[in-house]
Amino acid sequence: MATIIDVAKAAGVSKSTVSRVVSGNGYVSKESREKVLKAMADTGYIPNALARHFQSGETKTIGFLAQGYFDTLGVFLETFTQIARNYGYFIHLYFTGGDKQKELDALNLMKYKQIDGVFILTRSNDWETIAAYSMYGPIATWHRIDSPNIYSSYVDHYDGYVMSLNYLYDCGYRKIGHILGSAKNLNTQARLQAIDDFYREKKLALADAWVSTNSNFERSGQVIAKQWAEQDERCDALAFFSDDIAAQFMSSLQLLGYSVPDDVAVIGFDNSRLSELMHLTTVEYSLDKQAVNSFIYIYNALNDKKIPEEPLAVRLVKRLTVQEDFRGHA
Amino acid sequence: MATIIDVAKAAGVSKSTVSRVVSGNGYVSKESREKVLKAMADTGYIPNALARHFQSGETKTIGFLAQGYFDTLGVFLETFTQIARNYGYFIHLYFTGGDKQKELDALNLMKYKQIDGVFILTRSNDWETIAAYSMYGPIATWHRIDSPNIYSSYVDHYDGYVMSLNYLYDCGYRKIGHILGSAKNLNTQARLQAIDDFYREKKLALADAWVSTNSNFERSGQVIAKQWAEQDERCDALAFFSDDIAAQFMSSLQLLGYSVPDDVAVIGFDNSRLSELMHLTTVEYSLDKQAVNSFIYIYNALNDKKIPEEPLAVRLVKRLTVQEDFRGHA
DNA sequence: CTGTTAGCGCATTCAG
DNA sequence: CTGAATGCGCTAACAG
Repeated sequence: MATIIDVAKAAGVSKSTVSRVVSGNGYVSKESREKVLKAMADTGYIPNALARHFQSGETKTIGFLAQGYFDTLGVFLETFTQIARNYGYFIHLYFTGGDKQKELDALNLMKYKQIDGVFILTRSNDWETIAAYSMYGPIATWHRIDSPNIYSSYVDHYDGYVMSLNYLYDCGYRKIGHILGSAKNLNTQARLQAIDDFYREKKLALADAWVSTNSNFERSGQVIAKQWAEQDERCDALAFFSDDIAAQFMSSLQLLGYSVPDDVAVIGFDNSRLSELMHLTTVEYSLDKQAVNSFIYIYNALNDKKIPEEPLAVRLVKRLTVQEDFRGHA
Repeated sequence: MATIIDVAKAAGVSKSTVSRVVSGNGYVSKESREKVLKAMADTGYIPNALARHFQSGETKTIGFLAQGYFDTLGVFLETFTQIARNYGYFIHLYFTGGDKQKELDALNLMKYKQIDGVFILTRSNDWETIAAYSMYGPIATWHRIDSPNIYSSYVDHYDGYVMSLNYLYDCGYRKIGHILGSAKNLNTQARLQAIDDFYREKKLALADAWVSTNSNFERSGQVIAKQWAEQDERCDALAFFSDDIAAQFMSSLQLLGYSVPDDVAVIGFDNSRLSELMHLTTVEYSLDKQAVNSFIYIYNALNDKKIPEEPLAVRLVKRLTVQEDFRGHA
């Protein structure tokens, strides 16, 4: 394996000069540059990335942290990896499986100089605990949180949810059920607010509404299907905080002998690939741009740059799980 | 940031001794070890991974290469990442987007000492082209290929496919359509052989069978749905080489106004999460173990070990897209 | 514009 | 058992 010294000898210059042409830093005369270039080709020289990293103290690598695989992870991972490569960064992947210690281990890698920064897709520890690690490198997430030390490329779910509800209302639905995620989640709180405002504006009785929070566990779709089927007065429509859970719900409902949208309308959230396959009406909120913005934040922090972020937008994706001319069940 | 020298000073020993206790190589007296351990704790010493990598010439990182995201990737990635961590390796992720050059760039990282080995989930270049890079480090894939330089943790799809076909036959289906992947793929060839043997054994007229190869493009599920609907004499059942395409097919069929399994039975292959959600009868063939075996191969090659691989198995997963008592369409 | 020099932090000789 | 010395490959400061 040829090193910088071999090239220097072959070109008849010093290794500093070779280093200069390789890295592009500093002035090099045309003749020297050409001699070096030729010597590099002759010797088949390849800069040793390990040595460069060691020298610079940077790994040009960003950790991507998640508990485990789920549908949305794919989109995110793909976009994030893409943009990172464009800026010369690599992605190191970690699945914690929900293990707090493993998550901390991953965060610790910033201390150990194995990664330069971290993006968190799904976490296990408290945000406070995580935030403490920001002293070792930038941390970003797409979750909506409020911390001075963790960047959040969130989208306010309030607007998207109001959009969903108005759409259901305009289609004729009045008995709407709301399936929400973790009660502590800021987006859940935004949804709660949206529900409040919506019922007030439409002068509907909020007390009658079925609102289910913390439906973000493994099999919650199944559970909700069962609950819905056992209701005395069933909802006409269900608005979900996630396509994934909505898909589980529809899947389970089918087994119970009901069908969507004939027996109940369903609207999801995410516009995941799953939703496309299952014809699920949903809300798209530029996941990809959230990934981009998170990366840009990390990149800016690491390189002292100020690349601007991308604007985010919310959009309703109409498919087949909501009837546009619903006039009430017989 | 404390270095090995700081620890040495604090402990009153040389840095060699510190190195010895940290790495565990060589003899160190009990007293020295304790002094060092205390000094490490006092100074908050953390070995610099960059320096160690530089020193050893290893990155303890394996590249995971794919064109882009798809359902099965999730399972694979999760298992692969898991086992890698257990053996002290990290996963570097690359999406090529089908770009041949980007794939080569990723392979080149082995030369550049940025990764120690590579696992390929979906490729863009010819296997021959890829095999040339095995001189820089071990390469493994789950694809069924025959190359002395690339390890393959494949499962012979022959058995699984015969299992599918026999199941359909036993349920009463006679007009079976076969949707296969790339004609060059060895598994496709195994399926073709399975079809041949099956029709011969059951004394069915092979000439009548609908066999569609190269159905592995972006929207092939939609195309097949259309073709099926336009057939003069429609198949009773369709056997797919992949859950993903089968799911697309069912999804499209629904839009065309047909239903599964009433109008046509469908059997997939992979037992992906998607198949579970869509109640798709399918074949499971221990994807996770393929991931494990691929990693083990890479690990063994890198560390000159001989850890044994895991045995693979094939299993039919009965769900709702095949009627068990099918007696022919009216 | 270019060569010389001095480390980056660690593991590994080699003596003792 | 331990310390001193050496070098991995590269970059950056400095002096020309």
